[in-house]
Amino acid sequence: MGRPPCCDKSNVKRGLWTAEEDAKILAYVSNFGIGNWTLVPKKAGLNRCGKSCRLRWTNYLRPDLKQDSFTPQEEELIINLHKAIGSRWSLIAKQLHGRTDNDVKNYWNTKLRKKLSKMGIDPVTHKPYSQILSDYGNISVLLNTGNNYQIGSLNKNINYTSTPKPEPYSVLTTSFPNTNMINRPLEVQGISSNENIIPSWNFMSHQFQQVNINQETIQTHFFNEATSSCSSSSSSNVTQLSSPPQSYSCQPSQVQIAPSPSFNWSEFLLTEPLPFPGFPQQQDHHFQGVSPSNNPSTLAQTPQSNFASGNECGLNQVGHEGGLGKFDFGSTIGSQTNNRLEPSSSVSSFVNSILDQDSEMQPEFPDILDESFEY
DNA sequence: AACTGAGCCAACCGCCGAGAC
DNA sequence: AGTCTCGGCGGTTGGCTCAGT
Repeated sequence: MGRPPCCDKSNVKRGLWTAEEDAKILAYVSNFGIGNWTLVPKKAGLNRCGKSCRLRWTNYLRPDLKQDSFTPQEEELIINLHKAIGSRWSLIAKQLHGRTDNDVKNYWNTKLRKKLSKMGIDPVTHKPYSQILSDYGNISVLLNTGNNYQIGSLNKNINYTSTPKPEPYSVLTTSFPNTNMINRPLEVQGISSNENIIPSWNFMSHQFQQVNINQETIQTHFFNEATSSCSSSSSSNVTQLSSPPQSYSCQPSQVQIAPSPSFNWSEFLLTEPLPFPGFPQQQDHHFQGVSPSNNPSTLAQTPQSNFASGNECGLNQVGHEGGLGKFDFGSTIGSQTNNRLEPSSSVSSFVNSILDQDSEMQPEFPDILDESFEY
């Protein structure tokens, strides 16, 4: 049985809201608060669908909404979060005080996606196009030669014993503060290459361990995220994250991971510092769940602090200041004073490093990199 | 001035999970 | 267990604005 419509659409007004209608919603909410939205049209004297009233309130009339344009810091946060969790706009929006999921989604679709594309970054995978091309070449090599091969000329010291895993590594790989790290031997990165796993996977394992997040849980859900995002970007992904199946198998020969049944992205994002170098420590009420005092720093002598020291791309993680997840954009973005930051250069510098890498790759893949691509 | 296309964003659509019954 | 209602979510669309011709 299909779900009946929430209202008689033929008899309700649609389209843009008038100031008068807005006033009615505001008056209703101020008198009765937020409750059963299906009753709102009737009680407020509106000829609108209750769902439409709710959307109007949440996306436009809510008093805590920001009306000004997105800041560079918000941009960077959106990019990082999209990199990590994909198009979970509501979760991303929860990290941006005063922004709605609709705001974030629109901003991504109209600005950030194009911006990344122009910078040579695939907005879906967050990989440089050149890396996608090289990965594509590597996959072709794999298909032709079987397992245990070497990745072209860029990853000469990395042996792969399984087929490349999909998305989370691209997602997580982009968390490297410097794309050069991706292509360096694991030993150089301070990570043992004895483990036969994808380097970035290995790297993220270290990261998550260091930030006291249940590693198994995170890996599972990143992995789950990846498998779902590879096939579809449907909204059911959230469900999968919240209620994962009992086991996974990326490839028939690969390890199965038993997921934690209680993982919740929202809780994770709201209560744990994000494992991104450069993730900002909000200075107001956004990150009340992340308290420097209740999270003794475990970052000071960690691989990622090594990354921070060698960071050239601007996604620095610095300024631990005794607190877990205490990141400071100010040192990389510019002069941060109080809550207001100077315009960011970190994204562009990150991209610049990628473009530099492309230049280095140019002699190796002249035919490929000279081509332009449309996505 | 008129037309066109791109950019933008508010609003809608349809699906889903949770919870009440 | 099945049905229904509600709110939440991500994807998509309609229409407005504006720059270019």
